[in-house]
Formats: sequence, C-alpha cells, structure tokens
Amino acid sequence: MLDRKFILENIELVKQNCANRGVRVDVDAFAALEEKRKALQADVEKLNRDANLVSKSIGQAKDPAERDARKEEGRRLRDQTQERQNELAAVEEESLAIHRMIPNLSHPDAPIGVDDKSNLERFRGKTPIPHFDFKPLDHVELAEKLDMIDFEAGGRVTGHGFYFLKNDAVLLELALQQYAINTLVAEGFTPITTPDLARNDVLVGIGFSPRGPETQIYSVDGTDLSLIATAEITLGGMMAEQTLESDQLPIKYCGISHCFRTEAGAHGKATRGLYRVHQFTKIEMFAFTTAEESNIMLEQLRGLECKLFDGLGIPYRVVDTATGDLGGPAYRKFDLEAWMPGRGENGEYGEVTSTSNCTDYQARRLNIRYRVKGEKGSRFVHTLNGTAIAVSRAIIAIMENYQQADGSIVVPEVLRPMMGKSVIEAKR
RNA sequence: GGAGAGGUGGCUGAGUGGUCGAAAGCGUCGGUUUGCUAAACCGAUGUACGGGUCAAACUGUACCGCGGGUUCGAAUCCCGCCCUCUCCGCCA
Repeated sequence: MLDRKFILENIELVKQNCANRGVRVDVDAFAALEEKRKALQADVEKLNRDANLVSKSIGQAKDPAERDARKEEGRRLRDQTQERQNELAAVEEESLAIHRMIPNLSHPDAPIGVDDKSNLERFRGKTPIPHFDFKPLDHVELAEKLDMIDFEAGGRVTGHGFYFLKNDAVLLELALQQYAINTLVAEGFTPITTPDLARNDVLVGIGFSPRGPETQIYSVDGTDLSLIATAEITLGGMMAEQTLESDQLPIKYCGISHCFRTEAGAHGKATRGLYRVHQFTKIEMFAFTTAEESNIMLEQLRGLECKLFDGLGIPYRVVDTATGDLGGPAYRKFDLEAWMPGRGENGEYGEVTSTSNCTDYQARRLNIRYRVKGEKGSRFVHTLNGTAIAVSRAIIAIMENYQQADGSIVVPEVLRPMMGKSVIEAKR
C-alpha cells in the first residue's frame, strides 16, 4: 500500500501512475473518503476524551446520586461514540478497499506502457543462442526419449498441470537447488526452507488474493491457510510485525519451497509440458533493506540471476518490465527470459526469473519497520524478491539448449559435480 | 488429539475493576565524580495515528498476544482464536 498521506498530497501523480499501469482506481473517491474518515476519527477521539473524563470523575465522586448522574452521562457519551465508531468503520472499509487497489509508484526508468509489449530489453547473457544442425526437440519430446518426466501419471494422480520428475530430471532438480543455494550462500544469503502453506493474511500482505474467481491461490478448505505461490510469501511474512534496527539491514534470505498456482484463466495459452504447471520447486531470493538501499539491491539481485544463468550456460535476455505489467506491489521489475529452442516455431524466449523492488509497499501491509539510531520513530523497510531458480523452467532451458543430435543432453558444467555425470542419455 | 500452566515495555518481572502507559530491577542514553577504566550518584528513556510547530515544546486518542463482550470505567471479569511451555497419546 502507499502511504495515505502521500496519496492525498500527490493526487495527480498517483492518478498518472495508475494510468501508466493500466489500473482503474477512483483516487478522487479515495481522497473524499479520507477527508470523511479523518473528521469522524476526530469526533470519536473527542467523544472518547469526554467519556474518559467522566469515567475518571466517577471514581472520585462520593455522593451516590452524583455518581449515578455521571454514570448516565458516561453511558450517553459511550453510546454516541459507538455510533460514530460504526460510521467510521464503514468509511474506513470503503476507503481501504480503494486504497488496496492503488498500485505502488513506478521507477522513473521503468518503461511506460499498459502491457508486456512495452517491456524493454536491457541486457543479454554471455551465452550465445545455439545453432543446431538438426531439428531441435522440445523438452517434452526429449523427456519422453530420456524417461525424465511422466505427465500422464501426473494427470492421473493429481490432474492436468501436474507431473512426476523421474531419473535424471530428479538429479537435475536437486543439482539446481544445490547450485543456486551454494552460489547465494557465498553471496551472504541465509538459506531457508520455508513452509509451503501460509496464513491468508500473510498472502494478502505480500499482495496475493487467496479468494475470488481470479485467484492464483489454492486454499485449504476449513482453514485460513493457502498453498504458497512462491516463497516470497513466507520469506516476507517471516518479518511481519517486526521492527528491525537499521544496522541489521540488509537481510538477505534464499528460500526453497514448492510453489502452487491454479493458473486460473491461463488455459489456451502455451501450456505444453513443464512451462506452466500447478506445482514446482523454486529457490527464491528475498531482501529487506533500508529505503536508501533498495535500488542498489535490485541491481544486485538482477546481477545474481544473470550470474546463475551465465553459470549454467543458458542464453537469455533481461527485460525491464513495463509499468502496466508490474503488478500491484512492484516499483520496478526485471524479468530474465531464457532462450528455449523448442518453444514456438524456431525457439522463443520464455520467462525464467523475475526480480522486483517493492519498496515499502509490502512492508506497510505487513508492518515491517526499522529504526535508525538517533532518529525518532521508525520507517518501513523496503522489500525485494527475485527468483534464483524456478526448477521447472530451468529444466526446460537446460534440456532444450544442451540437447544433442542423438537426443542426449549434455549436463551444464557447474551441475556435473552434483549430478555425478556429464551427459544424460537414454538407457540402452 | 487430550490435560494443565502461561503470554505485561529492549529484557526480567509486579500488578485481579477506577488517578495504570503501567511498580521495581536490568539495559540504553545524557550528566556529575574520576588521570583512564570500573564503581557510585543524578536525570532521561515505549509505539502508532491525529492536532500543533519552520522544527520543537506541547497536546488528543489508541495500544498490556489477537478479536469480540460485560461495565460509566478492563492489563485486571467473560467468550472465541493464535502462540509458548509441561505431561499424556500418536507419529516421520
């Protein structure tokens, strides 16, 4: 959420930002409701004050008749307070509903545009796009030949969008996790394995909606829990309601979790194979920083994503996400799109990671603050997240880029120690 | 899952209906003393939101795990939930 006061003092800016992001919100209505809310708040406080004074005087009054009279007065004031409070609650709810819809501000350098067509390519990876002297297969065909993924059984056991990894795909998943974690620990990240479920209010704080027809989230019946869509939820939630010291920051976590997504409304799009699935394993980076440090941290996270994929020898490009494609919480976002030779007609880029600076937008909802020595009060931390490795999509990129004419797959050098082999080939 | 105990400020810990935003101690910060250190002594020391101010001072409301309820008045009484600890059961 944005700061209420900030919105009121910068209405035009906020409106323009909503327009840039393709978000339709009635900011004026919000401002009007806020005026009303403030007035009611002042009324309630005034009534409370009077009622408190009356209550205190009762304890001191000795004459029983006098006490009864004041009790009556107190009752009257409390009734009035209650009435105003109800009004206030109603206005607050209305105001909050709009407030929640207002997206974060956007970085001045983020390309302006209402959808991903305006995304701007910023970098390319070190690895050139491979040229095959044969018709490259896609990962589904390769997996079939090498007995690595069982989609059929996934459908039978759980449903469409689920799969079993088998044989070398399992080794690959484990190796990728190890590779990512090793790399990040060396960079000062604290490794974490997180719960795969979280309370709904944590999901909401991070910016997900557990309910509703559009939801990406599986919720567990009869509880207030949902399966997480990303470890961003649990890692961010770890610090909810905490006040940190500025010298503890930045805090850098890398979390391993499973991610669950309903992908509601995604039917009809390219859903073949592992690309869009309901469950996958992901190593996620998450950082809490001071307000001053978050832009630099975003660069660091982006740099680490590049390092990881350069290390894997996967060709990619980095895209600066357009305002309309940022989602609610992000101030700026970079997507890393890996080259996938089996995608589309002659290969296409497909998103494999994404890193965002959410500034204080999530922290305000989750109430994560920090104190600066010598400063009164506290500020909201800035939160950032970034994918290190989303295993399912990384597997696609590896299988398709490293495939050989004979249908085998060369193992990226950095994974060989963990895989214990340098080639994945069909069993004789 | 069952039984019991408990959740109070940065920490320890008092407080069972009124002047309690909350004793005391510790810690922290400032000062006095001191050649330095230590000790002693004096003083200050919660947060959020609002009013006020150039900024302060000052001031209002709320906050004793969370949410409701009773009452003129709740840290204190009642209900629900969450969490922690102990014991039992179950289990990887």
